[in-house]
Amino acid sequence: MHQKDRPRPNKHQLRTAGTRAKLLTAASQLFTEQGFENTQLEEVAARAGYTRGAIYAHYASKEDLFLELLRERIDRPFAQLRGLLESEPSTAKRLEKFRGWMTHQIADPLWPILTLEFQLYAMRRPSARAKLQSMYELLCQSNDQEFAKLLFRERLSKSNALNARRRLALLGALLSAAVVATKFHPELLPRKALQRTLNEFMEALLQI
Amino acid sequence: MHQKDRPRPNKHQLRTAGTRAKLLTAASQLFTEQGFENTQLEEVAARAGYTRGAIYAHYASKEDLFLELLRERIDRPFAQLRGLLESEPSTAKRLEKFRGWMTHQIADPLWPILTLEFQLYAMRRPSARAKLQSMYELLCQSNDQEFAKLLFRERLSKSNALNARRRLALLGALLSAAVVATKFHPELLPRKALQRTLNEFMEALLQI
Amino acid sequence: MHQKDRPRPNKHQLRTAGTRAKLLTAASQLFTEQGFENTQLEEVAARAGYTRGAIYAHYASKEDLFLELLRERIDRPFAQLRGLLESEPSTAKRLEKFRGWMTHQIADPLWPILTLEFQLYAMRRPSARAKLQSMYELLCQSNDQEFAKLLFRERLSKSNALNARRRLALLGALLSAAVVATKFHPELLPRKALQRTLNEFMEALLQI
Amino acid sequence: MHQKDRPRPNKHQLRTAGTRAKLLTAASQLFTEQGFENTQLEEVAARAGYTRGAIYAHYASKEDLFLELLRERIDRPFAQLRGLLESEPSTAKRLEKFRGWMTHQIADPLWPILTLEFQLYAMRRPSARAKLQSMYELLCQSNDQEFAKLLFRERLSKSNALNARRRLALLGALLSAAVVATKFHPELLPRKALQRTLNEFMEALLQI
DNA sequence: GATGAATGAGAATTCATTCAT
DNA sequence: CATGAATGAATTCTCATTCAT
Repeated sequence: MHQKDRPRPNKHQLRTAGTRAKLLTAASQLFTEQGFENTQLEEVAARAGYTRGAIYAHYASKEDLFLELLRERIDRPFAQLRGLLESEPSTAKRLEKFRGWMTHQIADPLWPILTLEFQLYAMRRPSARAKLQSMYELLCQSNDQEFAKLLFRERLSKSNALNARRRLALLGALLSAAVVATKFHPELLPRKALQRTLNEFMEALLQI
Repeated sequence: MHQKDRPRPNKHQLRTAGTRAKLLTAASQLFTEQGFENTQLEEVAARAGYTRGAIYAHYASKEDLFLELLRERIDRPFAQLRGLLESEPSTAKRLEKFRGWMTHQIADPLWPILTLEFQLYAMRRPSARAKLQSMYELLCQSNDQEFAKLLFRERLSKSNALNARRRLALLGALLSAAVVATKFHPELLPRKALQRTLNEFMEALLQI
Repeated sequence: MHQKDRPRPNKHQLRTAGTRAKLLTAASQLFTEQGFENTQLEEVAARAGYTRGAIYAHYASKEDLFLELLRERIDRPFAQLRGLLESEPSTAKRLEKFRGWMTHQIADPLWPILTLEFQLYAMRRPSARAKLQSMYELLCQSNDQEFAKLLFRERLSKSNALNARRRLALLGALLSAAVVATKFHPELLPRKALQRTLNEFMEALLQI
Repeated sequence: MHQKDRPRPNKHQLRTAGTRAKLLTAASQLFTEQGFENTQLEEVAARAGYTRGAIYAHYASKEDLFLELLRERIDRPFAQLRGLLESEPSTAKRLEKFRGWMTHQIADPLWPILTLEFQLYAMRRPSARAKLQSMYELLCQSNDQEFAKLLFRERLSKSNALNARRRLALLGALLSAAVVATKFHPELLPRKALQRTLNEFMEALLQI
C-alpha cells in the first residue's frame, strides 16, 4: 500500500509476465529443434498452451519474438557462468569449471543452437542486419568482456585481452558447430567422445 | 527406333552438363549466401541464366537440387586437399599445408557453410533425415577415412584412428563456426586475426 | 484459462458454420458446372465471398473440400425423397412421385453431376481410391438400402432386394448420363422430351 | 508405277501413319483410364514409345489430339455394329445382337468412357463448346440416324424416328454411366450382374 | 520426324499477419 | 488478454507448349 516506488506487479502484470515466459520458452525450444524459419508461430503458441493471436498480443512479429527471446534470455548463460566462477579464486580451477560447463551444454544445447541460428539469420537478412548486430553488441559485448576478465583474471593483460575475447568467441562458435555435428553423425561423435575431445581442445586453447 | 539405348547425340549431353553445372554453381552460391530455406528457386535459375522450369527439367525438387549439389561436388574439397598433400613427404609440412588450406577457406567459405546448412537441414527434417544421413555417409565416410590417412600417415595407428577422425570432424565444425563468427563480428574477428587464431587452434588440435 | 474445453462463444460457431455453408454451396455449384479438376479454389472462394485462404482455414485441401461436400450433403437428396415418399401408402404412387422427383433433377442437376464427378475422381486416383470408397460406403450404403425399402415396401422380398438396389444404382447412373446428354445435345434431347423418355425408362426399370 | 491416281503411300507416309496410330491408341487408353485432364502428354508419348515432341509433330495441342482421336475413331463402333447387324434380317435378332454388343462394351469400355469424357469436356469449355458440338454432329449425326434405321428398319416410322434416336442416345449415356458405376461399386454391380440388369433395361427400352 | 531442353502461365498450398469479438 | 476467422503475399511444383538440333 505504501510501496509506490517499488511498483508491485498487479494481477494483470503477473499474468502478462507468465504468458510471455511461456511463449518465450516454447519459442526457444522450437527454434532450437526446428530452426527459426522452419517453425510456425502456431506451433509456438500451441506448445505454450495458447493460440497464434496470443503471440501478437505480446510481440510485434515473428522476428520480434526471436529478438525478444534473445534480449530477455541471452544473459542467462552468462549469469550461470558468473555464479559458477566468481567465487573460485584459482584460475586453473575456474578454467576447469568453465570447460565442464561448456561440455555440459552439449547435452541440452539450447544456447549454442539459438546463437548459431541468430548469427545465420543476421548474416542473411541485409535489411535486418544492422539492427541485429547493434542489438547483439548491446546485449553481449559487455557480457563478453566482463566474462573474459572474470575467467582469466590476473592472466588477462592489456596485450592479450583482445586475443582472449577472440578465443572465447571462436570457442562459442565451435560449441555450436560441434553440437550440430554430433546430431548429424551420432556414431562418429557420440556425446561422451565429443565432450572428451572438446575438453582436450579447450585445454589447449585456453592457455593464454 | 526411339533411340533410348543409342547414346544421345553429344550435343545434348554437353548442353545438359553445362546447364546442370551452371545451376549447381548458382545454387551453391545462393544457398551459401542466403541459406537453403531463404533462397527461392527463381533466384537460382535467374543467376544461372535460366527460368524456374529449367531446374525442374533437371532436378525433381528443391531438396533434390540441394542433394545433387552435394552429391556431385562434395568431393571437390577432398580432391583439392589430396592434390595438395599427397606429394608432400613430411608430415609436419602436410599439416602446415592443411592448416593453410583451412584458413584459406574463410575467404570464400562455400563448403564450410554448405556443410553446416546441410547438417542443419538434415537434423530438422525427420522425413528426410535417414535419406540424407545415408547419402552423406556414402559420400563422405570413405573420403574422411582416406583423408585422415593421407594427412597423418605414419602417425596414424589403429589406436588413434578414430580419434583422428573425430578431431578432423570437429575441425570441420570449427571452420564452419569460424566463418559464421567472422561474418557476424567482423570487428572482433577480422579475417587476418581469425586466420591466426584458427591456426593456433589447429596447431593444438592436430597433435595426435 | 485457455478455453479449449469451455464451449466456444456461440458467435464464432455461427460464423464458422455460415462460412462453411457458403463455401460448400459455392463448391457444389462450381464443381458441378466446371468439374472438380477444372475449378480453381480461388473461384470457389470468390463465389462464396471470400479469398482462397478462407478455404484452407476450414478444409485441408481441395480434395478434402470435395469430400466434406459429399460428407455433409450427400444425404440431402435422400432426406428429400424420404420426406416425399414416407407418408404415401400406395406403392404405385410412391413410384410415380419418385419418377417425378428424378425427372425434376434434370433442371438443376447438382447431385447427378457431383456423384458422377466423385465416381470418376475415385476411379482415377489410385492414391485416394480406398479412402473414397470406404467413405462413400459409410455415407451411402445405409441410405441406399433404407431407400429401397421405403420405395418398394411390400414388393421388396429377400430374393429381389439385391436386384432392387442394383436397379436403383443403375437409375442413378442413368440420371447422371441423361443430364450430360441433354447438356450435350440440347436439340436432340430438349428437357421436356428427355423427361418424357426418362419416365418411360423408369417405368420399365422400376418393375420389380 | 502406273498408279498415280491411287496414291500409294510412300515410306514417309507409312511411318507417319504408324506413329499417329500408336499415339492415338495410347491416348485413347490413357484418356479412358485417367481422364483427359489427369493425363499428361508425356505419358501418352511414353506409352506409344516416343517422347512429348512426337505428339506436337502430329497434333497442334492436347485438345487437338483428343479431337483427332474422336474424329479418326468415333466411327469404329458404328462400323462394328454395322458389320454385325446389316446382314441380319430379323429385327428381333438385330435387337438382341445389339444388346449383346452393348453389354459386351462393359468389359473393355473404351468408347463409353471416352464419349462421356468428351461430353463433359465439351459441356465445360464454353470457348471450345461450339466447335466441339459441331464437330460431334458432323461425325455422329449421320451415324446416329443411319444406325437407328439399320437397327429398327421397318419398325421405324416417321412418327417414332426422333423417339428412337432419343432412346439410343440415352442408352449410350446409360452405358457410360453404368461403366463408371461398376468401377466404383464393384461389389454391388459385378460385371455379370450389371450386364444382366442392363440387358433387362434394354429389352424394355428398345420396344418402339 | 523426333528429341529433349527450356519456357512460363497457372494452381495448390503455406503461413505471417490483421482484426472483430 | 486471447481467440480464431480471414487475408494475401510468397513459393513450390506441374505441365502444355516451343524450339534448336
